[in-house]
Formats: sequence, structure tokens, C-alpha cells
Amino acid sequence: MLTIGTLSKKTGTKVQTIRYYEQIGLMPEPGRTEGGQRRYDNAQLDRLSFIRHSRQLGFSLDAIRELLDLSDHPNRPCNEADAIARRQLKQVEQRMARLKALRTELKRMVHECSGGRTGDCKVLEVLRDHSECLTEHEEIGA
Amino acid sequence: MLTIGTLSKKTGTKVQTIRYYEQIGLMPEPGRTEGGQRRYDNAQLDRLSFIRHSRQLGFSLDAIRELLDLSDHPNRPCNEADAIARRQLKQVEQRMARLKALRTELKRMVHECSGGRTGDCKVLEVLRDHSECLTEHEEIGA
DNA sequence: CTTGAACCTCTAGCGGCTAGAGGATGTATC
DNA sequence: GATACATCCTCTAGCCGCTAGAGGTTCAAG
Repeated sequence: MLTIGTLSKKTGTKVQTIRYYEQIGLMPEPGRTEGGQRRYDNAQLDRLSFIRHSRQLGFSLDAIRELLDLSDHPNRPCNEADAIARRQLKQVEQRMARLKALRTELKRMVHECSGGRTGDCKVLEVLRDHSECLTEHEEIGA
Repeated sequence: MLTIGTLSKKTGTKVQTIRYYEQIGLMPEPGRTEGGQRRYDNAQLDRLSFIRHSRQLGFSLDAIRELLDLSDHPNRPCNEADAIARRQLKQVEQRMARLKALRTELKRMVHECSGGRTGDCKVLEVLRDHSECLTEHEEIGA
């Protein structure tokens, strides 16, 4: 029987976050002591590890919900899980491409700033005028 | 004299977002018509473009606040602006490194999923057991 | 003078947590 | 059995950077 604190340490998830996962139905309601404290078993530890690991790989909580569901039904065909992972991979690749463009632009800005007055600071100048950019870049929703 | 809608179109910023920027003090309070509608001038258009472009480069609103402030004072030394840009560059590079590790892992997952039942789906298996991962990866706060 | 697109304010919500107040419980030690 | 104190509990509110919608007003063209 594990306390929430132990679970927290074992998975690297904050206590508050575990309770939050319970609240949104990602983690099941655990057993309680007479005094009302949560007690977990190993199945729940595994589930939280799964969630945690999926988060580290960038899956959204909704995607994780689906993945957990699939994981709970070992006889279903697994192409759904595969599709979710492929979607995630695609997203990661898109984000990388965007970051690459940003890096180029930022490097150029920093490199060209000669250290004078802000009046002729290259960094600020570039920010003022997009047309100076060599690459297209659309971050914002990343 | 530009309406908020025109400003929106010219900069690619949503109307609601412009009002939000005003609310948090990033954009100045514009003039109003007798009926109470906002009217902007070109200085404000420039300012919003600056903000928008900075956002595209991934700067936080706080960083942008600083950059705008520096931009308003052309006689200050510009190493602060440079420092902000360098910080941002560093962050971008860190995020890219993390995404790279994630991509590797996701590729491996997807590649090894042979399309059977979820019971022996490689995707789910990897999520269940972090020790199968070849690389370290810590996303989450990205 | 009428239409209707664009404007206004206000509130609430998104994802994914995180922090803090204020109090109860559990366990180790005496 | 008493005491100390770490850990637990619930609840509310906040973070970032918007976004959406309700319900109402204003502006410009025809």
C-alpha cells in the first residue's frame, strides 16, 4: 500500500498533479484509509508511470486517455495506438522545423548586434521589420 | 485613423488579442471615437507589428515588454536587448535538443509496431516501460 | 433611414498544472 | 498513552496567452 507521497517520488510526479489526474478521471479513485488518506497499489503505480512517460514524450492528456484505454483492452487491433503515435511524431517534426527557422533568425540577430546603443541595435531592428527576415517563421501556437 | 479590425488584418493579430494586449498594458490605450470605438495611428501599428513579430520568434510577453521598453529609449546601451535575444536562442536550442530525443523515441515506437493486437503493441509497451528507451527525454515543460 | 458588418464590454474557458490556506491524519519516539 | 511533526486532506485561485460567446451599440454605405 503506497501513499500518494511515495507514488509521487517513484514516478517523479508532484502530489498535486496526481490528485489533478484523479480529478479529471485519468487516474482511478484509489482506496482510502479510515482517516481518508489515499492508498495506492502497484497497478496504479504502473498506470501513473505510463501517464508520466507519455507526457514526457509530449502526448496530450487526451491522447493519453486513448492510449490508456487501448492498453486496457489487449485484444483490440493496435493500429489506433500506432496512429496516435504517428500523429505525435508528425507534430514533433513540425515543431522542430519551426524551431529551426527561429534559431536561424535568432542567431542572425544576436550575431549582428555590435553592442552599441539601442538606437541602432540589430536585435531591435529585426523585430521592428519582419521584411529583414531571411526565413519564414510562424511560432506562436507551439 | 485605423480601426481595430484594420489593425488586426494588417498585423495578423486577432481583434480580441489586441484588446487583451491593451488590457495587460502591452499596447497603449488608443484614442476613441465619440461612440467609444478604438482608433489607432501608425505608431501603434508599428508597435503591434513589433509585438507580433517577437511572438513569432517565441519571446514571452514579459520579454517583449522589456524589448519594447529598450526600443523606446534609443540612447541606452543595447546589451540588454542582446542578452534577451541570447536567452531566447538558448531556450530554442534546448527545446530542439529535447524534441530530437523525442523524435528518435517516437520513430522507434512507430517503426516497431507491427500492426497486431494491442496486447503486444510496441507503442504501448514502450510507454509502459521507460527502461526500453534508448535516449533520455524530458519534455513536459516545453 | 435602414441595413448589417464591425465594434463594444463582460465573463468564462482552454491545457496542464501549481501554490497556498487552513486543518486533519499517521507514525515514530519517549 | 502523549507528543511532535511530516505528510496528508480539501478548497480556491492563479499561471500563460489567448479564445469564444452573449448581448448590446456604433458606423458607413446605399
